[in-house]
Amino acid sequence: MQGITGHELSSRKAEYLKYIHMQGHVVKTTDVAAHFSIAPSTATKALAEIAKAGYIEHSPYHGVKITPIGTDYARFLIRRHRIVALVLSRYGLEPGEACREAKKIEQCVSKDLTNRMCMSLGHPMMSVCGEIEHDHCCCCPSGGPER
Amino acid sequence: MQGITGHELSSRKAEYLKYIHMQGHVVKTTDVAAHFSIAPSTATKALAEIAKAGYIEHSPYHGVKITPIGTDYARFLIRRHRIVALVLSRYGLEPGEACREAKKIEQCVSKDLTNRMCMSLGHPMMSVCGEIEHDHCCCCPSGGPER
DNA sequence: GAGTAGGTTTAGACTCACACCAAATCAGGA
DNA sequence: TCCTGATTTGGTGTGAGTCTAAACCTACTC
Repeated sequence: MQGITGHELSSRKAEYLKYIHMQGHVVKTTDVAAHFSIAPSTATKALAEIAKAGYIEHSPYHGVKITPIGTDYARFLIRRHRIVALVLSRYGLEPGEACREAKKIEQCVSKDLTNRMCMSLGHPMMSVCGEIEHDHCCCCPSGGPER
Repeated sequence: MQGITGHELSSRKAEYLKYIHMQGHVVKTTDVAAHFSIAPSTATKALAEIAKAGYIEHSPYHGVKITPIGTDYARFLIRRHRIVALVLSRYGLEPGEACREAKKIEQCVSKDLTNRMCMSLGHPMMSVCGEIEHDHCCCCPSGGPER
């Protein structure tokens, strides 16, 4: 997780990885295709590329499983999303809006900036769309918010 | 300016338009090419597309001139940049950093979100990288901050 | 155990944005 | 008028994402 910049995967692939992570089990090509309304062949290709990057393991015809590295990355993606959403909510956006707008912006936010905002916010535990986990947060190497 | 969403031009073309606006006079293809370190032919093509969208007027072999619509749009782009930078500066980023990070993020920020942040910040007159103009700000239809 | 239905992958192609090079074209000064 | 340098045109390439059609595999049924 130390090496993450936040730009390893394109925003689209990051979405796919987040989805796989959140399923918590082996995910089929069809699941991804259905969830994102894309053709199965498109999903296959994207999954192959994410696998090549090491974030998932792909057993042809049987689905994909997230790797430890993929899990770390997905957790970062989710943490980034929630921090960005939290920031937006401080500018008058309702939780739903903040979450939606965060989806559009987060892909441009580096890990470094995420950590800066996180720190400035005092390592909040809660965002507008879920909990924020800090256990693998590089700004809190000891396994939790510094505080 | 009412119709602006903030996504009319790709981020690259928006940069070109901003540059043209800031020059304040007729700009040559070569100027754009040199400033952005691209081939003149690339600049010609981009300029032709921006012209087709109505933001500049292109006199072949003589350069481009920004239109009133282009001016409105460029002013919005600059205002958006400065508001995003100002927001970032509130999370511990130095002016220079805030400005650099804003460059990466601003393209994903809609006009609507820009206005929300602007309003929430109390229509600030100053950002970390220049003044913020509100005279054509749609949240201040009367020609200036409501206040 | 063979056949088959349906999920999955492969192969080829398209679009869009951006970029380049080479060749053709134009404008303005000598 | 001619020529040089700026500009445009035309053709290509890359990368990301998408699709269709065809090939392929798995697992279930009989």
